[in-house]
Amino acid sequence: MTKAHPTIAEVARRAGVSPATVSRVLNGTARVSQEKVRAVLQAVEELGYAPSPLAQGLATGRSYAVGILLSDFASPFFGPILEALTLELEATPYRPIAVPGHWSLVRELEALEFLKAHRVEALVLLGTALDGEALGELGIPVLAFGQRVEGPKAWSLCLDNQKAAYEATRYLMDRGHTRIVHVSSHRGGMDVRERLLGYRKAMREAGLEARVVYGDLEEEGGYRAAAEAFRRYPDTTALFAANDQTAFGARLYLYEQGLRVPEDVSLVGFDDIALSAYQIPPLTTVRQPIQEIGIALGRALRAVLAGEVPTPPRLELTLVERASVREVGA
Amino acid sequence: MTKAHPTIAEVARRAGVSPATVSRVLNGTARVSQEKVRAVLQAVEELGYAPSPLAQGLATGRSYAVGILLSDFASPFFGPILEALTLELEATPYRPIAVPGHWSLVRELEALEFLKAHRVEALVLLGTALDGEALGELGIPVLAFGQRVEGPKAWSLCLDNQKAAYEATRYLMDRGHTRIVHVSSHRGGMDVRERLLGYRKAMREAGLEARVVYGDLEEEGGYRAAAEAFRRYPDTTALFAANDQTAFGARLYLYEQGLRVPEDVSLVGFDDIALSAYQIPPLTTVRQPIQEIGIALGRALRAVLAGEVPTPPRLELTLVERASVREVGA
DNA sequence: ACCCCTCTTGCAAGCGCTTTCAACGGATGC
DNA sequence: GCATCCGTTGAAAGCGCTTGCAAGAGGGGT
Repeated sequence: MTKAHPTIAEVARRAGVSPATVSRVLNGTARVSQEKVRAVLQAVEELGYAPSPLAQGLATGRSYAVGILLSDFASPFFGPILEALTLELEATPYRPIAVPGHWSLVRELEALEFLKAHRVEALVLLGTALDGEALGELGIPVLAFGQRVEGPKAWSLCLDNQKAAYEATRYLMDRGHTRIVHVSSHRGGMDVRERLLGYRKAMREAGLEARVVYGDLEEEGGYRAAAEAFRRYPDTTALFAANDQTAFGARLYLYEQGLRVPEDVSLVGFDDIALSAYQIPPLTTVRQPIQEIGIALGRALRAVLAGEVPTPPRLELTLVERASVREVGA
Repeated sequence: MTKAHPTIAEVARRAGVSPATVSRVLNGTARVSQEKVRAVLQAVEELGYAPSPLAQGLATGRSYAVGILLSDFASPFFGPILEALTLELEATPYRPIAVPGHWSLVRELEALEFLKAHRVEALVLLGTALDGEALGELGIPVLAFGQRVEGPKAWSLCLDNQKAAYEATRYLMDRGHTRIVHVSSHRGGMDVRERLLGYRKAMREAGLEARVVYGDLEEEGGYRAAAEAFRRYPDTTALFAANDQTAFGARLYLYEQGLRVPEDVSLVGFDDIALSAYQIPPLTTVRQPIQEIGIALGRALRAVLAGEVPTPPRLELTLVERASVREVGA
């Protein structure tokens, strides 16, 4: 029965050396004779010793922790990004500590305090509502996706949502659709607003009426928004949703109304979350390269922590054509 | 411009008291005169002081951290459980520190080491492959969902998967189905195996042939498993999937084969993840009360940490009837 | 035989906090 | 007026670790 948490002193005693030597062996911070190295390693092994990150952090002033603040663990979009990001961090000495803001600004601020207290060395923001205000005096690098952050140590991974939304709208128009509703949301960050802008631009250029309804970026809101869309614009032939979850909700509404997709109504989403390819019919949507985003964030994090300036990855939003859009009678 | 991280000593100096007094004020561990309290509070405010959890942890020997080991941040099943769990912990002094095992045993063991090193005061296992072996000497309470853990400080939240699977199978049989395939998986824990058992039992009792194929608990595997199912058993009229993601994958296969759900093939899932209600047709599935599970785990955690024995919550697996099953010709 | 270097090692301070213990001041009781 | 007691407070030790510094041990050169 080994003791729960042996200390460096016990290891030292057992190996017949000083704690300093143990530390040096474990961290490789100085030359130590062969025999002592062996003795220390053996003692470590026998005792099942693991240094306390708390004590190490205190002594070195470094935490090797990076904070990841995200909206919600349950999100099918941010969840996978987080997964890819943590995987990417695996091979580094840095450990992610992920905290959800639960879609609430005060919670996000609390979470921020928490991370600050834990002396994270960098911060990653995934779709939070935090802005420069709260982040100003942080003094650590801040990376963000899906929102813009500013400051000397800030770096945002921004894809061109407006362009992608513009193209998605054009895609529908090119297939003969003119009565296109966009399901946007007041929730969410800049990216959602940019999608709305892209949609508006495409409609304006084509001389078409912009028809916008609002959901909450989740299925339920998509359902309600679709209902509203058809109440206000009964002749609608296509729905362009600000994200896939919204599209799923809308899809259900259409199903319940006996409207077929794509025969009666075409549907385009945004994000291409894992399940979109498995919808019936498979959802045509703007693909955000989720895994690549996570990886890019991980790489950027490493670069930033190494004092470098991350090179912006070349990531594109691309429309993936599946089966939820049809050409309307010419 | 405030300093990044003022220490208790600076607060003390500014307030004209000793560090000990600051500590006492902040923790309420002893009586302190009104005026000093005020002075301390003001200094704290002005400096933006926040105690370092590292130092506190070192000094008190407590971390107030609980480890949550889960398979995957991207999981639409465990993600929401984690979300509910962290939300439930919000009001407590305890902070969750969630680490993914990425479906790999070695990673899970690494993650376990990490949590151990961080001196978590309790551990929650969400669908990991860890067993008593690795957990034996931990010395802290271990809670689990979806797997059984043993030991004096262990507590598992287990729902009766076998019974639920039995009933789901019966549900199909009651609607005239006799050629029912179960899509199980070698991946995953005890709960998946119990579902298989429940299915087998129902089939055996009815004198029907057990038809089992295997996926990976994700969509892709469900797709492939469905293909295999129809290759081996072309006359199948119903699919019972070990989880919803598997059902989604199978659903896509059916769609591509021109098999209608539920007209040609009935489909039943397991879990009732958020998106199941939004499938086309809405998926009939065995509901795991995801949110309640998260909450129950949170409560149990609090109980365990308070030295009590958690009362097992009354949680049931219930079949939710939606639209993916039909009655076959009598 | 002596001196100087280099390599290895231990000592001790210090990271930021808590907590025990003792001391202090004033109020009380005689 | 003196002993006593209580409530407040600060000094100091200690949590487990790292690291600058200096000492000791050899080894080689002269």
